[in-house]
Amino acid sequence: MQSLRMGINDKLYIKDPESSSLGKKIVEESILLIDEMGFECFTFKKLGVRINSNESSIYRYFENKHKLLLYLASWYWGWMEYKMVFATNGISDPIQKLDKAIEILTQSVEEDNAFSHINEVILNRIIVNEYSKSYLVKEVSQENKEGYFIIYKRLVCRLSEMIADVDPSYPYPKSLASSVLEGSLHQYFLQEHFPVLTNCNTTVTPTHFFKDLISRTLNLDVDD
Amino acid sequence: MQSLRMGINDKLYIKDPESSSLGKKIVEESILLIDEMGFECFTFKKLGVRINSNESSIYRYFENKHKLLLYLASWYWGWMEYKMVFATNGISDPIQKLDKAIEILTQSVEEDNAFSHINEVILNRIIVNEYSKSYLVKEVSQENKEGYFIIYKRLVCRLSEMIADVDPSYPYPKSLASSVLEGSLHQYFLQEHFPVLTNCNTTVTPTHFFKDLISRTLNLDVDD
DNA sequence: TGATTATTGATAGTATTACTATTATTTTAG
DNA sequence: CTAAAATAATAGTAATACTATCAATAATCA
Repeated sequence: MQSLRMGINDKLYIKDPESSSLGKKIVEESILLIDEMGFECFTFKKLGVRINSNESSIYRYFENKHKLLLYLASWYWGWMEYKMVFATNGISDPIQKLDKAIEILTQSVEEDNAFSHINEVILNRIIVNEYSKSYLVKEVSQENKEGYFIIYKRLVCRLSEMIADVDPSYPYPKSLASSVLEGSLHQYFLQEHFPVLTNCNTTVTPTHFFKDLISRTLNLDVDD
Repeated sequence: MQSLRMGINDKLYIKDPESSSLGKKIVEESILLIDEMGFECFTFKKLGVRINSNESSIYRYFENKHKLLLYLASWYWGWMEYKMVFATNGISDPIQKLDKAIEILTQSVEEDNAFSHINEVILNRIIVNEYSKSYLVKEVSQENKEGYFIIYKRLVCRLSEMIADVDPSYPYPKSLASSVLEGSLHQYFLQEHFPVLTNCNTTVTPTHFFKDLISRTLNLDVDD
């Protein structure tokens, strides 16, 4: 259940970071360092100092920090997809299935001990704060063609299908699905930095908001 | 109806760009150049070459390109706020008022000849592609305290109030308002770069999606 | 074990970025 | 017409984002 199982595009790295302990350390500590200083300030040189390794060694794993971010994002969304598929697998009722999917995708992240070198809680924070930067670039269409975003796209499409299964007549399943995923990150960001722009807080979570939104939008009368 | 009327925070610039022709040129051409090369590649040096002026002269107007982006964003949201307030001013029915507001805020942007040196269509593209980068930074809380985001926050709050006016019992007016504004930018982005993740296209617009979403969420039975 | 190969580290170097400082020149306003 | 303000030109610095080369280790397998 490593990068291959996740299906991370192998053009995102030069040498698979899962293939060595240095590689894993790069991934592990880059997550901490990006979280600490923000993606703009983060450099391979600083990461090298942090892990007592050399800048040039890190460049042998990743072309640049942008590719590293894409790699981390793919890992994150692959992990989310896995969790969602796992949790919804046995559910036959489309409404309950969708409800569970929304829950998994919007709830706050807890640590998963299956991946020792990746701190999922901190990685989630990075995704909230930095994910948009991975696609809001001039080269996005080319990078999309290269397949750098397949995992995320597949996840949105899965959610979109679940929405369509609940209400085949609803005309915007894809837009609703992409809004939930993107909007969930945004609500967490607002909760942290612009509390005046959200109703979410420690008791009312983004999950409540989005479950309610889906329920109203698809005219379900399920209370959670 | 210039920067002062917009209420752009004067800490965003060193010298008001509206106060001179060089300043206006900086704003005018920075919009074009950021659109052409993306915010990452954009530099004051390149802008200087473009406008046949000097890098150091540009630094006398803006501390750095981040502040310039915040300035452009404030201008944009101030302009949107003005359009929204103007368009909804005479409407007494809360449902129609909200409907009109959503329309203004989510529809595709057309040129406004009132501001000769600002191309609103291109500025809108910049907002779609770059706005997130203005707040997804480590310093966001400090910058928020400095008031760099007031215009945007005021706009979200206005929308939130309109939502609450329509349905005072709806528990998430702020989250819904912020979702519409942020989500609208996102849907336009997807339409352009990830069409598989949205139902929006040239005939079905984000406005349709969001009007429908609001209508379902607040249980209105108004057809547009 | 010892030799080969792969990996990592150390050092150096380049072009660009993101500025700051200084001085010269031009424009504008009184 | 002069003084002051604005702009331009030039230079310089530290950091970034790399690339290249070579030395030192570590892993491997004959």
